Amino acid sequence: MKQRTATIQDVARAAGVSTATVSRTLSKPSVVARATREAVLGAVEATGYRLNATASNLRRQRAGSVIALIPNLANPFFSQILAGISSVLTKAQLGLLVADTQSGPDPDERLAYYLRSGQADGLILLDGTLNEAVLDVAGRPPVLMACEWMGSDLPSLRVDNARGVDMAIAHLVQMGHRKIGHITGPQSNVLTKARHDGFVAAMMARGMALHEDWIFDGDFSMDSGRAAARQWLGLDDRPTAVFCASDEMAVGFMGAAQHAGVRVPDDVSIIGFDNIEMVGHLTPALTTIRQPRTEIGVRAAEMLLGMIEAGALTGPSEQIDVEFVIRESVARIAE
Amino acid sequence: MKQRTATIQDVARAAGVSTATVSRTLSKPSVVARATREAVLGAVEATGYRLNATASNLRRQRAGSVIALIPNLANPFFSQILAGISSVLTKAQLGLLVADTQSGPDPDERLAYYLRSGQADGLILLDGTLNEAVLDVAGRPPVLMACEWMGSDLPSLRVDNARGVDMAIAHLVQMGHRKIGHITGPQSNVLTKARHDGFVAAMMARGMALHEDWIFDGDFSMDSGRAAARQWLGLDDRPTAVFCASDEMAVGFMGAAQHAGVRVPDDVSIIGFDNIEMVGHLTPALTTIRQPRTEIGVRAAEMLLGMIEAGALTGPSEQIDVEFVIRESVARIAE
DNA sequence: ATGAAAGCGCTAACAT
DNA sequence: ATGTTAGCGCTTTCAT
Repeated sequence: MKQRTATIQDVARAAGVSTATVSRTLSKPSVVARATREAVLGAVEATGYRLNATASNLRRQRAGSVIALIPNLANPFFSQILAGISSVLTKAQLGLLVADTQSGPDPDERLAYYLRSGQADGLILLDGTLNEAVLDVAGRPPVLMACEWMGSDLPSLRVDNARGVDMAIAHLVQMGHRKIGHITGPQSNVLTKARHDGFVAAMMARGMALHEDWIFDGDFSMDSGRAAARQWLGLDDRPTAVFCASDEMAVGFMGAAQHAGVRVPDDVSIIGFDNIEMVGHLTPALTTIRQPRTEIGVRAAEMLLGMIEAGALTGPSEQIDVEFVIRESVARIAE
Repeated sequence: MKQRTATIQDVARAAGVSTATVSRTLSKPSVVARATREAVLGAVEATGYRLNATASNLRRQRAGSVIALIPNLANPFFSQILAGISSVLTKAQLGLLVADTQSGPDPDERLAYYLRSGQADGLILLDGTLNEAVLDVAGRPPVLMACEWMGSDLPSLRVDNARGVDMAIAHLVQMGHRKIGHITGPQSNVLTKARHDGFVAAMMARGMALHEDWIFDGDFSMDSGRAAARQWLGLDDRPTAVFCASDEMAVGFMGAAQHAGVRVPDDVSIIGFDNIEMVGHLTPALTTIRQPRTEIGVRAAEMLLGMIEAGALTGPSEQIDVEFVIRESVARIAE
């Protein structure tokens, strides 16, 4: 029984008013007379009318949705951020489109496509590896960076990475560690740079030695943490503590170390970054730097919404604070 | 420099043809003369024209996107499925809208809304708690269930839960376990029922006792696994093995047990369900039942696409096989 | 092979 | 307070 869905015309006819009145009743109820309003609402009910979003969007010259560009959808780190974004957009009657930048051949190309496609009223960029030059598109919608980004002055929401790293190193030093290693993120990533720079700065500030052998190349994944552990195991002079640029790498490192019979934290202390949910359930529970992911999503969406409503391509930037969560993966070292 | 983006009219003018020809050139290039086609393509290039998806969709009476309804976006379990869905939809030129069913007040209401909204050409349901009656909507788009669902004959993609559970119990029995407990998912969930029923059937089939005390109520979360562990610790007669309806609960259970000084698997064996990435990095690595998540997403999207293209509300159902992954969290018990 | 023209369903001036 | 009307940008008959 395929019955064509009712249009605004059907409602207007049923209520004995014009389509304009129906439209008004639905968008600005206060401007129509009470009796009319009730008639229209009754007709809406009777006909089962639903606004056709496509037509409405076309007429209003908007897309009705926001796109979140995520480096890798399969990475659970982003799911909570998405949830935060979603909650804000839903209230604002905007859809949330998600797209994976790294899944196709050319990530920059994906971004360029979405900027021109008119499919979105705004973009939230969660991928710090994209090329900034791509943003130079005439008539593009507002874009909010919800990640570190090469010295750009685009509106952005950043996390205070340097401070997070500094707290971690300070804690390790206070616990007596002098030999501290670092597992980095992937090369091209801005987060990698921010955390690595923070690491170097924090170490220098405390007059600590930086060993090249103690910097392990990772890519944020558990597997790369595991690989780093193997490297660490092969070292003659091992750092007594390792600061990982992501919790996932910390999990991989810890698992591999434990499987090799190394005790954590007795034989090696570990600190992660992110505070993904599971690390509190590990044995030992991981000491890490917490990023408030839901809040990041919420603020990012709110900031973008502000730009959309203002019709502006620029807007303020913000920084979100991190929190140092001390659990059980760092041991005190005898001085 | 805000320059209005070019419309099909601009292209037509620049190429000296009608808008119809431009439209044809772009959608069915084979029906226009070669010379015309080249002129049009040149004009597209020159004007920087991009198809306005909203207008196109309105005219073609479609939405241009698919909605994935997810119980909880913050749950990383779904991110990989989304990635699979996204990869298929992108190729088909369809957007992926995601919505959280459990975030609002009334999940069924959300579903009902999307069914009527016309915002999507199809829906993929990943939430097994929704009320089937809600689907009875005239003129709704095709829906694919990518989860267990009350005895419905809607097109669906299911995972062979019963078989997965049976393999798990068979393994435990073979390893000498006779006292086996189970941590369930949330009450209303169909997955919970499927796995619990599978558990009961597998136990009965092997003539094993079912203790009420050994069934722990969970909700798939790590915290509920932790709570189950505390309950387990308080038991006089403890099961020697616990089958968890989700990996997350297994993680929570294992962490809490270990923190209480219980050795895994020596003192208690644990099996999970899902094979989320991290469980291979735990100590001990978790034995579990693998669900191919990316593949689930891919197949679900492909099946839905089939229905959309056929303009059908019904279609075939499929079952995806699971795989039993033996790692280190089950010990052999002396008979 | 191409063009003319009629809308898809809606909203927002503008007029009353 | 309400109605009239003119499109938003596109696709698709139906002619030619």
